[in-house]
Amino acid sequence: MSHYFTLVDCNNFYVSCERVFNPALCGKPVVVLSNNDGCVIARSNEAKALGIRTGDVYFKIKPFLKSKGVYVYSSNYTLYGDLSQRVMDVLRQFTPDIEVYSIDEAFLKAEYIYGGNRPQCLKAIGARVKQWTGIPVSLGAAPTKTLAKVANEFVKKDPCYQGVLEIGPDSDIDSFLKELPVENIWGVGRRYAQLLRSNGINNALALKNTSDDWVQKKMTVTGLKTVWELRGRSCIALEDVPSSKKSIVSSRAFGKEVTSLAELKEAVANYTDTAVRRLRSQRSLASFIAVFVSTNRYKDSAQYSNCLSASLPEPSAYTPEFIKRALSLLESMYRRGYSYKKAGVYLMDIVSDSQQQRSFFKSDNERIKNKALMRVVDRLNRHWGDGAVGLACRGVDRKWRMRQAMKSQRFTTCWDELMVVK
DNA sequence: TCTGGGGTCCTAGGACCC
DNA sequence: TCTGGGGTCCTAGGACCC
Repeated sequence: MSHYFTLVDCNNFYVSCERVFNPALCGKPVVVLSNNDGCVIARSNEAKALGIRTGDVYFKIKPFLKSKGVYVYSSNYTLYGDLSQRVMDVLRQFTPDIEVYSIDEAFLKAEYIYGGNRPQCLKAIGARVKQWTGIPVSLGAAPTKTLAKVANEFVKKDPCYQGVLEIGPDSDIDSFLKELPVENIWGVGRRYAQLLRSNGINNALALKNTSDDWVQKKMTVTGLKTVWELRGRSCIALEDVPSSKKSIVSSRAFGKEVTSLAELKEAVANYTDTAVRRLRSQRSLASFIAVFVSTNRYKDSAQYSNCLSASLPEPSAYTPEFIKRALSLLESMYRRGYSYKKAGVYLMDIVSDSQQQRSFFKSDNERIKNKALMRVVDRLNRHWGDGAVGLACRGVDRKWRMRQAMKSQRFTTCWDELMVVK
C-alpha cells in the first residue's frame, strides 16, 4: 500500500494568533519576539516583505520597525498553546491518525479520509480550521513526510496553490525538487547545506540523485533517510502517540542582570518547579538534576559559566526534593562579583512513574504522602492559575523575570484577561 | 551573523571487561 | 609491555528540528 502524508502547517502561527484577537492587525506588518524580547521569531508576510528576518535582534532593528509602523508583540505562549490545541482538535475530527509535530504543525495520515477528490478534501480541512479557529493553514500532501514538507514549502511560497498542494505519484515530483534549494529541505541544516553546496549539490533533485554511500558517509543514516524520502520511499513513520520526554529543561535569560545569590536562588527554584511540574504532567520520575548559570556572553564584562549536577537516591517527582538539590548545587557554583544573565535546570534519567525503582531509605508512607501532596498542588494550580500554590523560596518580587513589554492578553485561558465587548 | 527556549538522534572515542 | 580480538557502556560533541 502506498503511504500518504499530509502536513498541516499554520501560517506565521504566532502572528496569526495575535490577529485572531486583534483583526486590525490583518494586512499590517507584525512581528512576535522571543522570550525576553530578544529577537524576532515570527513575522507576517508584510513584515517579511520589509526584509525582516527571523533572528533579527530586536533592539538593533527597533528604530527600523518604528519607522515602518511594524506592530511588535512579546511572545504569549499561553495564548499560542491554547490556540494550537484548538487547531489540533479540529484536525482530529478528520482522522485519528495525527501526529502533532510542533506547536504549529501536524502530520495526518489515513488515506481513507481523502475519498475521491483529494484536493477538495484537503481544502475542506483547511477551510474548517480557518473557520473554527481563525488560524490560516497550508496543506502539503505526498507519499513521504519529507515530500509533504516540500509540498508545503511551495504552498506557502506561491498563492496560486490556494493553500493546498499534493505532489504524488502522478505529478512530476522532480520539477518541484529542482526548484527547491538544498537548505530548504527538512533535515538539512546550515552545516549540511554548506557541505552539499561545496560538493555541487545545490537543490533537492541533485541530492535525490546523490549516491547512498556518499550521503551515509557524510550525513549519517539520518541524511540517508532524507534522501530515500525524497525518492518517495517512506522512512519516517507517523508517530501518533506522543512520546514522553527523555530530558526536560527549564531555563530563561533574566530581564535584568542578577548579581546576588538570593535572587539566583529564587530564579533557580522557579525553574526547578516548572521542570518538575512538566515531569509530573507526563507521569514520569527523574533521578538526575543539573543546574547551570552563565553571564552575558554578548557583553564585554567578566565571564563565568558553570554547570553542576547530582543524582538522586531514587527517581522522584517531588518538587521540594529537587529544589533542595538545585539550590545546594547553585550555592557550590555561585561566585560573587559576576553579573548573571541566565540560569537553568535540566532533569534527566527520566522513567515512567509506574516503573519506580525503590531505595531502601525511604518508607512507602513518605512516598505516598509526597505524591498526594504534589497532586493537590497541581490541581490547585490548574484551577486557580499558576503560582496559586508554591514554595516560598520561589520569591515574590521576581525582579529577575524576563522582559515581555509588549505582551497581548491571555484571551482564552485567563478570566481576568478575556476580551471585553463594549 | 546566531537572536531564545526546548527538544532529538547519531557517532566517535575512551574506559573497562574478558 | 601495547601485542590480538571482541565486546559493552558511557559521554561529549555535532548535527538537526520547531
